[in-house]
Amino acid sequence: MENSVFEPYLERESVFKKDRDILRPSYIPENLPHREKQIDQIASILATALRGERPSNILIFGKTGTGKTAVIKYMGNEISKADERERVSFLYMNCEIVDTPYAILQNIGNRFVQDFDDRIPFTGWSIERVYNILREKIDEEKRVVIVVLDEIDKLVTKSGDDILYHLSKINDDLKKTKISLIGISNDLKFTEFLDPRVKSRLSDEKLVFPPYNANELRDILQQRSNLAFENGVIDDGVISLCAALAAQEHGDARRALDLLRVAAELVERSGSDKITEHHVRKAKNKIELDCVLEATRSLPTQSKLVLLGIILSEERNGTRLTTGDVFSAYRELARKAGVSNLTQRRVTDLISELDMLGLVNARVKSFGRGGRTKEIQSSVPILETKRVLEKDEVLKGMKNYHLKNQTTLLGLK
DNA sequence: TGTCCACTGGAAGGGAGGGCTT
DNA sequence: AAGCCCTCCCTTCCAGTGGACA
Repeated sequence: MENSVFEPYLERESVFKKDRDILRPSYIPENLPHREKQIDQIASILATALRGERPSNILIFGKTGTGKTAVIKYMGNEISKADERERVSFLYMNCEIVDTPYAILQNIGNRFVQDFDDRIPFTGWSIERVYNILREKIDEEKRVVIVVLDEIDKLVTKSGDDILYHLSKINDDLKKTKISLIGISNDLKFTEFLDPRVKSRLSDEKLVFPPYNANELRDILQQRSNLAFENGVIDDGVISLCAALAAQEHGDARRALDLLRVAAELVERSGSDKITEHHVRKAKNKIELDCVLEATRSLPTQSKLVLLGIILSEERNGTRLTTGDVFSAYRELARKAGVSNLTQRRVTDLISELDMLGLVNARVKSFGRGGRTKEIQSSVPILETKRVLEKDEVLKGMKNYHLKNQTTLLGLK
């Protein structure tokens, strides 16, 4: 073992005290600074559950990294601590992962199935059947069930509000048990897309989590870094810098913690023992690049072809592309790759998806007689993105490929 | 003022693929 | 095996449109 390749890394003293997970967004600390008010408010609503009554439904709004999920999970822990008679069930679900009506009902239902053989299969049944089993199982004992639907807006855009309609109405069908819903959303306007009945039932209580300011972020980082690091590992100013950078990004505490964690990991890898502002700046670049490249890597093949089409057209024509330009570039690439090519309608949707992921910018613009179309621009680092795209099995042959010549509407201007 | 371009983006529906039930 | 379910990805069809130009 003495010559193990891991040795220098194992022996090296870590800047982390024990657990680097403390700096991960999923870690729930014992207290959440600057969210006392929200916690108190939610506690006052949910206390009803401990008395065996149904609490009001709650809708929680706030941008990413404002502590919504952390607060709710914290409340879940607190409830199970206080719930001596075990009458309250707390279910947390992220609708980005559990993203279909079927999956949600199946998930809730299986929580109340004792026997493994009775479990609801992850597919195959009709929704109605899943709903009936769920209703039956959940009503076997008297209890209060709190169902948290995180990123509930994702659910509505994907599958509509039918499922929310049924869930919010389920109490009418229950005799012993009471269910209350907590919805968490990034998007303040998402209730506009809801059926008015669902909307009013869902939002008995509304809470908004404001973004953290730089001072608040500093407190959060200070608390976590005391837990995570040995004394004296952090240079003065590191925490303030992380806080300031994250405050610029609409007060995203997740971002602040990521900065600190990645900076620490960089330090650890380089073998030095002090985190400086320099490392934070390096961490910022690393995070941004990693984010983009990871999003690119995990794209389906057809989307990768569209993205590559955009990049290659830009190299040829400059940066102002229309849907038509992108589509013809895409078609050329798809043919070259030997992949079936999609219709323009579908490619439009893929472009919009790339726009939502932030990999490209697409704005609808009218060019008068030139027609009305999207103006598309990539917003990824060209070299690195190409390298990632070329790793895809199907896009392998696209290395150093240039599109055939072609004049375009905007390319001429 | 009206025309007309190059799309946009909604709606509906097909069909493949996961699976369960009988 | 046949018949059903749900979900995902995609096609087809099409009414609607912002604004430069005649």
